[in-house]
Amino acid sequence: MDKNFDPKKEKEIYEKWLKKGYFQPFEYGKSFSMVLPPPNITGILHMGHALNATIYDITARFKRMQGYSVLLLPGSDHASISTEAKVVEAIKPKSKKDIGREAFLKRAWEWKEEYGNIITNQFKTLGLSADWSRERFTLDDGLSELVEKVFISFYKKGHIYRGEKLINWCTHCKTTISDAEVVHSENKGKLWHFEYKIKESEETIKIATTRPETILGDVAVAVNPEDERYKHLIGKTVIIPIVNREVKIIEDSYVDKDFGTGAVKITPAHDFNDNELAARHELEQINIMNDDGSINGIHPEFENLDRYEARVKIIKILEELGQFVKEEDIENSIGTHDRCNTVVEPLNKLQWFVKMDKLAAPALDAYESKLIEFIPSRYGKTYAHWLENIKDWCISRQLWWGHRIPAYTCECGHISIIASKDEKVCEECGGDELTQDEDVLDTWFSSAFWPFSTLDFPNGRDFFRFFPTETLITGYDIIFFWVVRMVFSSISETGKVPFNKVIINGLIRDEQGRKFSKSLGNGVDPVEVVKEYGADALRITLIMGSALGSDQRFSLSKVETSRNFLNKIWNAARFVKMKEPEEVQLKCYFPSDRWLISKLNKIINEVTENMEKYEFGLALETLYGFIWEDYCDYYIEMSKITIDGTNASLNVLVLRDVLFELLKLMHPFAPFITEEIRNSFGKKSLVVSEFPLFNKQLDFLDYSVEEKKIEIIKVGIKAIRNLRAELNVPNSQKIKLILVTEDPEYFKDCIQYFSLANVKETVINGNFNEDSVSVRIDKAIIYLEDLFDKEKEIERLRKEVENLENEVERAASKLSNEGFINKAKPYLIQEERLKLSKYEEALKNAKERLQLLWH
RNA sequence: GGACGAUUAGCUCAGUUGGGAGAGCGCCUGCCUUACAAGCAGGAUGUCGGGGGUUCAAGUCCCUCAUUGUCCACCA
Repeated sequence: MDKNFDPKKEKEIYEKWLKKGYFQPFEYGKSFSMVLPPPNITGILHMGHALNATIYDITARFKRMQGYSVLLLPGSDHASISTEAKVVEAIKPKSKKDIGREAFLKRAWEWKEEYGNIITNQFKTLGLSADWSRERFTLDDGLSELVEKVFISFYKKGHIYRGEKLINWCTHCKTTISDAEVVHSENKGKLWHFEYKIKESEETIKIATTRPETILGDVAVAVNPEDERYKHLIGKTVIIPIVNREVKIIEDSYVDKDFGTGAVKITPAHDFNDNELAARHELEQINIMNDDGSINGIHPEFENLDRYEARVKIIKILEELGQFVKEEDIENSIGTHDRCNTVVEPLNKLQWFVKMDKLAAPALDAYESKLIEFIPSRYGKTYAHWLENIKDWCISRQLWWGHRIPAYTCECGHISIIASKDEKVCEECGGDELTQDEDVLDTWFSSAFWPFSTLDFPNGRDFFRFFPTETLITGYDIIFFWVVRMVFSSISETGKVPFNKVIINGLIRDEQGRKFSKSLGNGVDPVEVVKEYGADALRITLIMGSALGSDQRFSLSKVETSRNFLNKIWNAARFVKMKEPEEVQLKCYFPSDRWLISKLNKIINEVTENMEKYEFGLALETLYGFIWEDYCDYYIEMSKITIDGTNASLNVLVLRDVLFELLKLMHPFAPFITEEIRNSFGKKSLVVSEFPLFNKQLDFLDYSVEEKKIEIIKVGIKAIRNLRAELNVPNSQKIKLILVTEDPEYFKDCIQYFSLANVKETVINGNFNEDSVSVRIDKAIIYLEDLFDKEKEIERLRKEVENLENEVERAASKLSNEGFINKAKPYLIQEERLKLSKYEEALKNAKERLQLLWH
């Protein structure tokens, strides 16, 4: 074995796994399935993906080793709007319209072939044990067919309708977007106050607005009915400036008296609130805007003028008219498109919608009846809250790349919903002159079926075997986009929830706690990290020391820590390899062996329990401590002593077997290095090995006695080392120990281990010099025969006495507390009593010795 | 405006039913000890954000305040 593990080997190892087909589920057995969130084909791997994939893979490998037939299904998403934007960019200077739909889609597929696999391949470098033979793409024939089927099914069930409503429009992407795609952010804006004239009156009414350009579309002015200032004006007619439209002053409790002037201009075609208010008052709607955000022909002076230029112009005109009052600074929230950051414009459009009320109810029930569990549980509230307030989902997009809506308009005007493979005839008149709807569906519409579309619902074998899936792992930012929609779609179509558990992973931030972002340029490329430190190091970095669902900071120094840990394991293996014995059947252990085996057994239990709860961070921390401190720093060092004895080969067996168990425990976290080590011992792959099992019976044997004993010895070793450092005794100077105890048998077989503290000889209950420095451990006092320093010893004893007195006092007061005696659990009281007597004994001894040394 | 987090060693963070505060990094001291200097040994540092409460017992449960973050929301 080389001195260090070379991460370059990871690729080779991964390919071997693929070749062996290890990532495909077993033919039989209890199944455990998960679908991976399909990344956008436009995406490249970022740390968030890496974290998510790591959690998935740890789960999959763990379950596979437990004997489940594990399916981890990968795939990618066509990412309608993102991909379309890339292709639009690529065909420039030509436009979509220039080349036409067919040619455009051809280009898009070419783009997908060229770039679509980048992210998939990046997932492989992380060691993801996904079944690539089942890889899917949301625009694959089978999946596309299902999208149509579900659309038709939804339509028939009344979940889908077409209607003209105010929707979010992106003037840059020239398409509708859903509420979930609009990000609201606080913004410094202006609030302009204008004066509107009242017809046949000298009076005016002042209104305030952040969007003066929408004056062109005003259809009313609203005031609060309780507002004394305006009560007398209700019902009067005002004249909208510039357009000189005559509209009424109306009352509505929606209006906030204390905001602005207390009077609001109403523009129902360009504002959601105004729209609702207008509906209540049956006001007309006046559209003033083109699809690109410019003003339409509503007023010749503004035609084709951009909305922001129009705003400036209108303010200027009103100033000239003397109807401008003032402008003030204001904090308000504006909505932008999450993909392009363009300010979203509410516009009236004829679109397709998913009606949410009937779909949302069972999805909410599933959560409330605990069919779906969120981990951490607080995210369940986020899910429920969204469902409780959900609005209809606008699913049509004015794009070409995606699933085209299977709606066909006949010459007779009737719209038929027909799957593309079926014969296209109008359901109403039987005519065959049908035109298909130009729009495609929201990407998330097809993603919503991912857990069953990928398993060939409704008749596929995989569907029966692997649906519902077990666990979904995702970031909290995507609960609305994806989790909610998968649940209601799945319940509607399959009658089942798509998964039982939703694990929410946190965000990865930079060293200063900022989000990774392109504009900050603070991103760290996981692929680069993998290249330099290896996938294992990255995986461990992302898992260790972080709690589920909470954000974490990423830094290369953390990766180094992980790499060092892996290196530690590697080198421990090198040591084992060096000592590797002939096969020996007989089992006869030293105390250190029993200690290690007993402790390992407990660790197996602890790790397994935490892994079952998806508490991978805790499981890994347990392993880290056990491997580094117990196995390497103590056991290996102890084995160097025992291996020199007569039963060397027996001892090595434990050394090696425990390593093998540790490799298995570590394999889900660090699959490559563990596999490589195991390989070098000529053993079969860890991927198909069994995860270590907790052995309950060990508890009944005397292993725990040995475990306790070595722990006592460890305390002694540490104390001796400490004293040596304090007294400046160089390592080269070996010392002799006298161990004074009432139970010589107990210590007989383990005094050899004191050589870890550079002790050359230990004698039990021999004569010792009263001036020797001493160390107290459980059941014994150790005198360091060759070290005399009366002053230091007295000083040390004084400290000890002081400490012990405190301990005795603490324990005694606790035990004299009636409440404690009456209410604490019995074993705790027992423990406390034991401690007290131990401390009292030790205190007595220390005092006696102090007395002795004074003379 | 609402909801949900966070506040623990200099830094990054663990801490799973309440029962004597932990790790990694950094820092100081001494070691090239034949698996590992990506290492070994030793050491220092905490009013667990403030205040109140429940309890025999609170980092852990409840209330409140402060600072901070995220998400949701129709204030023009």
